Amino acid sequence: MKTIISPVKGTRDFYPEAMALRQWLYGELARVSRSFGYQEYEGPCLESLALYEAKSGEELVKEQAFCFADRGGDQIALRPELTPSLARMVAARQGQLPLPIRWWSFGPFWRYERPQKGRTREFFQWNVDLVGVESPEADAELAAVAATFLRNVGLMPSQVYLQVNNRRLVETELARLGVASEQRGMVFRLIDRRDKMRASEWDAYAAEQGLSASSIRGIALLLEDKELWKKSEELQSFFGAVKALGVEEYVEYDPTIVRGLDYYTGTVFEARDRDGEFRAVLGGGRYDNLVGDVGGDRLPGFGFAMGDVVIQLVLAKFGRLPTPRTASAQVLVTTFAASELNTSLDLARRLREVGILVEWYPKPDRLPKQLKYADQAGIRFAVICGPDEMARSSVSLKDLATREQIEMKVEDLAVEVRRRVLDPLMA
RNA sequence: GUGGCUGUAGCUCAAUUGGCAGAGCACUGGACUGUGGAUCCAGUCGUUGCGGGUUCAAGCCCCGUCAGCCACCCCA
Repeated sequence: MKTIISPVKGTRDFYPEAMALRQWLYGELARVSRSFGYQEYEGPCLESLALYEAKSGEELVKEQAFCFADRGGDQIALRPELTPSLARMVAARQGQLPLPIRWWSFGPFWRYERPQKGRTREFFQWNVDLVGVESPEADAELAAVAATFLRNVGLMPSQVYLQVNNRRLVETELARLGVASEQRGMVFRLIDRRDKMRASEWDAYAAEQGLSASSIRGIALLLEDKELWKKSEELQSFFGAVKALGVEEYVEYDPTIVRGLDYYTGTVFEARDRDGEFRAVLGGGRYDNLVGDVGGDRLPGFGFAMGDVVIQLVLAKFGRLPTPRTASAQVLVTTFAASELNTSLDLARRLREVGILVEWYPKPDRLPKQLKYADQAGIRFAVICGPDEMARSSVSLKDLATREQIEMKVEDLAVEVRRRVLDPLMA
């Protein structure tokens, strides 16, 4: 066996079928984003490593960033997330950009992690951010964008839903339990692990972290209190807005959701499948200070991101992955003889001139083989021009789906094909 | 970074205690010389991921290495 250079670990090849699926996903994201008035933007895939040192967590930069020195010796990173680029772009035009900013994006990101189910080193991510508004209703809009997407792609609330919490609420409750403020980060991580451990293990682990038995008991109670949100005016307003936005069946309070990232300050959410089979489908939250760390004035915002990998796993599980048509063309122009190659090229040109997608069969194989190729390529129509047709200055058009074949003058071909291709019953 | 499982034809997988590397699908050709998805027949396809070791003999056992998958960590 020949040795094929293997692809870079954690990357995926997008063969045409996979590419069609990615394009379908892109179309769905674009549709829902635009319907809420968000504008598409894009940042560079290369950024200086310093940008992430300013904005992102230690772990993300030191452990997960793909970075290298360029020829001039500057430290460059392949972007592991978009938010710092957004912050930079907003800061550079602060004062010029009318607020609020509603921007969305879908592009590639890289993280140097061990690939496994639902996680690759190169992935595509949908980012949606609302900057310059600080209100529970703004938070709810982002939840609605996410939920509407889930609904649009056919995922039911019984299958996938948003879990919501508020960090300010959690902090208040922790303070009431006597947890010191410098322990909060550790406790957030602890909360994050609650459902990954057995209760006894979790208790022991919590004690190891230096929490008192009464604090641990208090935290455990917090995590089971599904009514806790009523203590938060923010969350009360949030859920009211969610209802007005018509997505309440997708959105639930969940006291165990805190999110790992340090910069979240208020409401946070993530979407998961109800069975808990997969990792989070999407996640996001409110940040108080988007651009401060990159040199701008304080600007609050809310953003979430969704990777393309987990959502595809979830869609596949629930039978909601479409099978997009991957036909290379609408018409195949067959080639009868080596001496008639230009006849085929001329027919193909005539069809392209009226907007038909045309593929040309490049050599005079036996006709069955050419028709079989059209079949496999998903091409519905075949144009055939052999000696019989040529003697009459005509061509034959065969519909592979109905097996119907008609002969017509060469001049009439383009119009006839166009009529059939445009016919909705033919689609 | 830590641990587990798996690498055999283009694809999916067989191969008994170590004993001649096989099948289905796909592909190519033919039956059928200008009419496709069916059927039948025939044919091509391998340094068993790579390197070393044990053995008369290794796809199988041992060591290393690479790759893939899964879990931990973290996160989309």
